[in-house]
Amino acid sequence: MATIKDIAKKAGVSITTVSRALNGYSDVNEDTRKKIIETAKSLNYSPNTIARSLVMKKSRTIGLLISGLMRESAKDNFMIEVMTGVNDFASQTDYDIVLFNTNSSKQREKTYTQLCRERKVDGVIIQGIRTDDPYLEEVVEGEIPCVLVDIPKIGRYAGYVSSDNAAGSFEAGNYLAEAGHTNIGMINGHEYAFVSKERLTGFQKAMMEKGISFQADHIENGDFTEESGERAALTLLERDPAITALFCASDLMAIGAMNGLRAKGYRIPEDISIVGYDNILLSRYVQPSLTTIAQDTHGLGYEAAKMLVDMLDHDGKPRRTLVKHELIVRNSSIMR
Amino acid sequence: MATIKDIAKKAGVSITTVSRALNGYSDVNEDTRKKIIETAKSLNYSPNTIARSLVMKKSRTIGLLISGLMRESAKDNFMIEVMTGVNDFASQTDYDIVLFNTNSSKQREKTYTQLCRERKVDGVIIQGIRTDDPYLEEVVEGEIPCVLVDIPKIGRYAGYVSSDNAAGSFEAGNYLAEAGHTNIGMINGHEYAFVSKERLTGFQKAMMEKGISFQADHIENGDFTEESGERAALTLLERDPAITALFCASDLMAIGAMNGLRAKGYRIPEDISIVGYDNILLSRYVQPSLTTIAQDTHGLGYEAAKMLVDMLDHDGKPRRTLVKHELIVRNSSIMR
DNA sequence: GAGAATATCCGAAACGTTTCGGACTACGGA
DNA sequence: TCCGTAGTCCGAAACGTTTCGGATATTCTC
Repeated sequence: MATIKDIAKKAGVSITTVSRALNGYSDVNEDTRKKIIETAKSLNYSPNTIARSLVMKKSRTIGLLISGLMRESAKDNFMIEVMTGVNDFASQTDYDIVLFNTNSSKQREKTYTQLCRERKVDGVIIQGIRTDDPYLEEVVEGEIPCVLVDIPKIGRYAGYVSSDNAAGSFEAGNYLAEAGHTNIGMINGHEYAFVSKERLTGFQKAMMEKGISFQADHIENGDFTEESGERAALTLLERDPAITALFCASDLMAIGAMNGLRAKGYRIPEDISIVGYDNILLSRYVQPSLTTIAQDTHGLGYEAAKMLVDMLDHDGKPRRTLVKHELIVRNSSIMR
Repeated sequence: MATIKDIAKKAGVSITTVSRALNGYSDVNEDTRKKIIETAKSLNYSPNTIARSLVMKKSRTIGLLISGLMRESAKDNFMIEVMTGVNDFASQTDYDIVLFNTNSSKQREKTYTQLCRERKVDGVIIQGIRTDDPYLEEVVEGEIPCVLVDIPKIGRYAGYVSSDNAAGSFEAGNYLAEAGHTNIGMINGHEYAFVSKERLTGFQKAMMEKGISFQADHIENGDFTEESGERAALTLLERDPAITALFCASDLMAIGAMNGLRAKGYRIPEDISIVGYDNILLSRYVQPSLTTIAQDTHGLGYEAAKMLVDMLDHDGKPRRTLVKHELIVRNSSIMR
């Protein structure tokens, strides 16, 4: 592997000059620069980024910390789309992305900041972390530039991007109310997700404004999976068989709910209207197709990467970025 | 950031000793080792992998080169599942994964090997590259340990993993023939994918063995997208309206075909049976659910990572690994 | 008690860059 | 003639590790 030294020797100049020539500095004669570039090519030289990182203290990589990037998660396009968003922006820059493995037990000995510092990423994008994660504070308070996806926390070096979950849920609630539903249940995510809280308050607000009674016994928590959605739907309808609509904090749970209810003989949307959240790929293909709140998932990742690079390259301040959301009415919900 | 030097100074030993203590060498007294480890902790030390990589000439990272990891590709779970497979294996090791950005025009100036050498990955997993990619040979012939997904080429440092596409297609053909179909069309992928060739020959073989005539005019090429599947299906049925079954080289094309045909008034499966390939997530949810050849996509990535790490850590030889495949009969196909 | 083996430690080089500070030449102006 | 300046170039240190070869002190063997 040819190094800068080899070039220097072959071209008959010093190491310094080679470095400066290759990096476009002005104090090197154009002729020598030409010669250097040519010999570099002839030696099939490519720079050693590791050596460069060591002295520059910059690795030009950003870490992508996706907790739960596992086999099962392929169903949920959410994190995949976030990832492609990150990748799409990163490919416009010269940052590379390194995937952190966080699921293994081995990693749990190390805090996130340790992970980042060891791998010497310049910054990190974090997605899917739970609010009860012991290391969340550490990374928000820490010194490593970081942007969180769907976790509304801002620190000295930490910004976040999310959609307006409260507003989205508000729209969902509004829509159901205006469709004539007056007895509505909600299947929320677990309490350790920030989005759960926001989606609940947004929905509650809509109910209140529409003068619809909405009590705690009409809320059931799942964990964002299909099965939990099914379970929650059944307990809700057992508790109050007069429910005519269900708002679910994730599409996957909504799909689970649909399956569970249909198995019990309920017709959707005739008996029960279902509204989901996320607009995952499946929601369009499932039967009946799912009414849902779409968020710009790709944008989530894209904006996260953008903010991070801005912090890294232009000394940008960490901030809050919201991506747009939108109610998509399909066939799982109906006027009453 | 505390370095090994700081530890050495504080603990009153040499740099060498600190290094050897931390790395578990035997020629350091247990007491001093304890002291060193303690001071390391007290200084909140974490090793600088970059410096280590520089001297060891190993970065403990593997590159993941997925051409076309973009927004659109989220629909096709294929590469996502491959990726989680890679990630799942990697998380058992201490290798990290770096994602290479290959879609941008900027990158195209650089060959894959240049990319790899610059980023100093120890090895690379390549997926989704086309057979007409000018750099394919370079990487197969090259010196960088590499394993290809779904590209049957072996080199000095290059192995591959795929499923037996010919056998899978053979089964598909066999199944359709035994279901009583005698006039069958095929929608293949574009000619620049290895799998296309294999799937065609496997299917042809089945047709021949069953004594079914299968001519070139019953084959139409798409490019693995939904739209191309739709287009291909329509031309095939225009050309020969007596066709009763379609074998598609990808689920996405199969889904496109179903939509296109249904729009033209064909009933599926009553009028036309459809068989896909890949068993992507959607195939289970689409209506009617899709009969397809499942490959162990997750296994593809998992085995690729396994082979690569074996080559890297245990001097394993590059080889060929096949993952299993399986015919999954659902509701898009029917006995005649 | 001498020599050998063992246990424990350390100095210094090396990995491939970047960059600070200075050095040398040639040339113009006073 | 001398000085200042611009244009080019280079030596050497620095980044944070690992590791080779050796040094010293201690223990063992006969």
